[in-house]
Amino acid sequence: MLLARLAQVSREVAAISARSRKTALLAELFREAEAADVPVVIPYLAGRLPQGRIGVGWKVLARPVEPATEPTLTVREVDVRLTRLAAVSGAGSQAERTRLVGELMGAATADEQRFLVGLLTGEVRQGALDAAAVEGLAAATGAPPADVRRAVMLAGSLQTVAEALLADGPDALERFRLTVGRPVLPMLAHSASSVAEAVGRLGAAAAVEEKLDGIRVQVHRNGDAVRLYTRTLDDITDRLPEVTAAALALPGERFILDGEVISFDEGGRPRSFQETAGRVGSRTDVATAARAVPVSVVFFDALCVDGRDLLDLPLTERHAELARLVPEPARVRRTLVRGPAETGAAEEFLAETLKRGHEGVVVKGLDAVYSAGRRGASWLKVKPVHTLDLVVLAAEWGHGRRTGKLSNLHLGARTADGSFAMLGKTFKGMTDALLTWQTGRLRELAVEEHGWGVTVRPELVVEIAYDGLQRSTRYPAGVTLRFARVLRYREDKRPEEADTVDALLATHPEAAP
DNA sequence: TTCCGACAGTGGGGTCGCAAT
DNA sequence: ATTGCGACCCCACTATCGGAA
Repeated sequence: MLLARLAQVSREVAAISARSRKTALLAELFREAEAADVPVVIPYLAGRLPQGRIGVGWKVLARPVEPATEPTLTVREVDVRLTRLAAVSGAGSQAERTRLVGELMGAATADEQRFLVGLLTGEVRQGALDAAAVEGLAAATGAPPADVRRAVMLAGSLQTVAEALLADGPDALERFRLTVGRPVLPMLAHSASSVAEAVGRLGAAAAVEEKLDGIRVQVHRNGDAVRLYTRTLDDITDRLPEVTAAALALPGERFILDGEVISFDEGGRPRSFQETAGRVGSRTDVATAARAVPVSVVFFDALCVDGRDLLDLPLTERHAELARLVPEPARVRRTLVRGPAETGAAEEFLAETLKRGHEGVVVKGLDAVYSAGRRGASWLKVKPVHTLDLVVLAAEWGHGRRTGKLSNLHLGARTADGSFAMLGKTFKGMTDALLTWQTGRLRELAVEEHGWGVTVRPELVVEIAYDGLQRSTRYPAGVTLRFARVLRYREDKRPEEADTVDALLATHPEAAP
């Protein structure tokens, strides 16, 4: 199959909005593909490379290459070239990668170049990724979509399921069962603005669990063999010997547990997310990193115990299995509420959790099964939200559906001398109407136009929600906002009334530089 | 030889609009 | 009405390469 055909379908998929039509177009393409093309065509149309990221980013792709006039590249040839690219390493590798990318782009037509750039940067922007590819695959093979989705979650890989399905038909799906040693996409949580809202939305008995601000980890143990996986199923076993040891110390031989890796200081208080994440990210000298920032694992769910698949059991039963296996300190603290009438107890638990230095709570329906790979409606996280009145210093032009709109705002707080110190940026929380309004307003205030956007007179006050402060080497105050988003503009406020850096630092003494 | 800047890839994420249910 | 998905982009951190000191 020619790459040109994929590029064409991707363009068509992007141009229509009906999801059913997107699925139909993908299904048609999957049916056309020869067996040998499938391991490439499926991931490409889901917007990812079979090789994963291969060390090619915007910088290398920014060099313009004269496109070919006729499409000649086949998807398999592209795959071979990218495999070769992924293998390049060591001295001179950057130049070699650039050369190989240039060669590939030179063999591609303009349309194919656009598709390849999207694929290599992970930004295909066709409004259809994994979920659409799963639906398309189901439609192409006649397998029930729900079964295909489940197999993908259990295999942790769309590609594997696609190959089996196209080779052996719908019966192949039965092969994908929960297996110790093979990672499963983890269940994720939605947000709620308060404990009362969360408990109310569940409307039934719920567990309220502490939410630790660390790195999600899935722990597999089969006898003496332990493997650790991240949220995206990367194998991080070698980086976390403490977690492996903890798993081996448990009184079970074959299990899969879900938990959080986090570092506690000598006093038992959680270290900042930055410290934990830095430790988990350290690969080259694990022993030194482990001495400086030792980590613990705290479990909150059991997917498999004694080789028994627990995914379809209610949380109550999974937790009973977890409690049987994992002693108290290595299990998240939790409390139970029987329903909305007991919201008070949940609020009290949240307050205690925050006092211990944790991030918030997750409220979970006790009857809910483990929805692997989904953002289940039965897990609701609740974190305290802070707000600030900040001043817009500049704004950047948006992309995609925000093309032509000033989107990403540069946010400043007042300093002692009356100037403004930038604290970070945000593009979140804006409706289309707000984008339109702020584009007009900011152009009125513009003092300088740049390729990337405009700088403005610091006059417009905006109310910003954020989750906390992080240390920063990038911004002048030495801190930046975590997860900043727009709540509303405060045209009733003058910039002199905006919040100050000093007040902000006083509110978060633990993050102050 | 050592240092440092640039780039890539990882982790953490909230909110909106739209299609489908 | 509600749910699921994709798009919109942020932050810090580590690893690596390649050129400067």
